[in-house]
Amino acid sequence: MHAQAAAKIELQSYLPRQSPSPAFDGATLNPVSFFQAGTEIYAQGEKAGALYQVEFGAVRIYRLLADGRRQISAFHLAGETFGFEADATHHFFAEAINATGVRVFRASGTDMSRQLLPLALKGLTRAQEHLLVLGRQNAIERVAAFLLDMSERQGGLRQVDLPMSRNDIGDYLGLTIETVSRVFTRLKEKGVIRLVSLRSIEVLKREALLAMGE
Amino acid sequence: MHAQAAAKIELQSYLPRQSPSPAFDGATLNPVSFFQAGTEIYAQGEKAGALYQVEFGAVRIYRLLADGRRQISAFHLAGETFGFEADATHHFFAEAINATGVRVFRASGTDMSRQLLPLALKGLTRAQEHLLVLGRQNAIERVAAFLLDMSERQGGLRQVDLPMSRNDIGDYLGLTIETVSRVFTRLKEKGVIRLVSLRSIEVLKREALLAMGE
DNA sequence: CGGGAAGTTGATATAACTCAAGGTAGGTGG
DNA sequence: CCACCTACCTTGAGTTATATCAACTTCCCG
Repeated sequence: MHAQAAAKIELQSYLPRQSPSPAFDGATLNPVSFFQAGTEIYAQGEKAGALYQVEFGAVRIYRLLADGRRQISAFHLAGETFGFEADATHHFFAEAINATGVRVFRASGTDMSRQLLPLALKGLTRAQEHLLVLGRQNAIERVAAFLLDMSERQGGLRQVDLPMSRNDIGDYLGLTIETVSRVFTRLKEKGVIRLVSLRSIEVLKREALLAMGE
Repeated sequence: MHAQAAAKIELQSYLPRQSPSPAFDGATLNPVSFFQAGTEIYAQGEKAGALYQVEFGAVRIYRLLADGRRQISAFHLAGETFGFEADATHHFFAEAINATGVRVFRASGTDMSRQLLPLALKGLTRAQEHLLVLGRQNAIERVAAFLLDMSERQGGLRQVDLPMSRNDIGDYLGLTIETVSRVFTRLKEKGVIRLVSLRSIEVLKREALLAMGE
C-alpha cells in the first residue's frame, strides 16, 4: 500500500547553512535528518522520546486499521513540531510526504514541559476541531475547511501548495480519493479555486470557501 | 435544541465530606461546584484559565456549527480533568450531562505545566484516536469502540453506565440518534450486549465487541 | 396515573462509496 | 530534447450505508 520506489539517496545529516531556529531552549542544536518521499520517520509501537521540527517538506501522521484503512490525523509543514506522546511509545506513524528535512530533539534531561505544553495544547485544539469536521461536515465542507487551513498555515496567500496527494487528503478528511477529486472539480466549476498544478491551487473566492468551511 | 427544564436548584458550593483528591500540587483545595443536568460549565468564547476535575457526574465537551449541528469531542467522567486551552479563550462548550460536581482549579500563579503536560498529551492521544473512529469506521465499529472505551474507563466491569443520552452518543460518534439506536438493537439481537436499563448496559461478549471495535 | 421526553422501528431518500475506464502530467531514459 | 511510462488523477455508472421523515412505544418524573 505505502510502497515506495527503492531508496537510492541515503539518509544523511548535515549542519545547517541558514540561521538555525531551535524549537526549545536547552536543546542541543542537532543536525537535520533527511527523509525521502514516502519514508518512515517513526512507526506505531516504536519507542518514543524525541521531538521533531520540520525544516522543509511535509510530514503525515497516521494510524491504520487491521484491514488497511488509514486515517491521517495531521499534516505537518515547515516550522511545525510533532512527535509528542503521552507515554514512552509512539501511537502513530510518521512519514515524510516529500523530500523532507527534520530536526530531531531529544526531550530527555532538562524539563521542557513549560515549552512543550503550549505546543501540545495547540495540537489538542487542532485535533478537536478536526473532530467536528469528520463528525459533522459533508464532503464539500470538509475540503473547504482543509483548503482554508492549508492557506492559513501558508500565510493566507492566494496560492496554496498542497504537498500531499489526493489520497492523503482523502485519508485526512475521511473521504475517498474519488470524492475529493469530484469536490475539487465542483469548486473549480464554481470558480472558487483554480488548479495551478495538481499540487497547487489558487483561491479565487475566499468568501465562498469560508461560507462552506462552516 | 439544548433547552433544559427551568433550573430550580441553584448552583452551590460546599466543602467535601470525603477525602479530597487535589489534581495538582500547589493548587488551592477549592470547594466543589454543583451543576444541574444540562447546565453550562463554560461556553465557547469565554475567558479560560481554570481547570476542572469531575468529582461525580459527567460532562460533555462540544462545538456547534452555525446551523446547530453538534460534535461532542469528549465526555469526562468522575476523576477526569478538563478545561485546558491553548490560549486564554475557551474554544468549546462544556455542559453537565447529569447532576455533576466539579472542582475548579485556578491555573494561575505557580507553574503547573509539569503536571498539566501529561494530561494534555493524554487528551491529545484520545482525540487523535477518536479521529480514526470518525474518519474511517462504520456505525457498528463506532458504537463498539465507544462501549469498549466507556467500559475501560469504568474499570472494565461487565456492567457499563452510559450517563449520556442516545443523542449525545450520536453527536460524539458522528451518527444520528436513529442509527445509534439501530446499532444497539443489532448488538442486543446478536447477544453482544444486554440493556439493563436505557442508561446501563451489560457486556455479554467482550470478544465480539473487541473484534468490531477495530 | 398522566404527560412528556427519550428511544425504537419502519419506509424512503441521498450522499458518498465502489468498481471501472480513461486521461494527464511529470519524470526518466534513450 | 523528446517520447514513453507509470503514478496519479478524473470522470462515469451503479450500489450501499446512513440520514431523513414519520409513527409508535417506553420510560420516568411529577
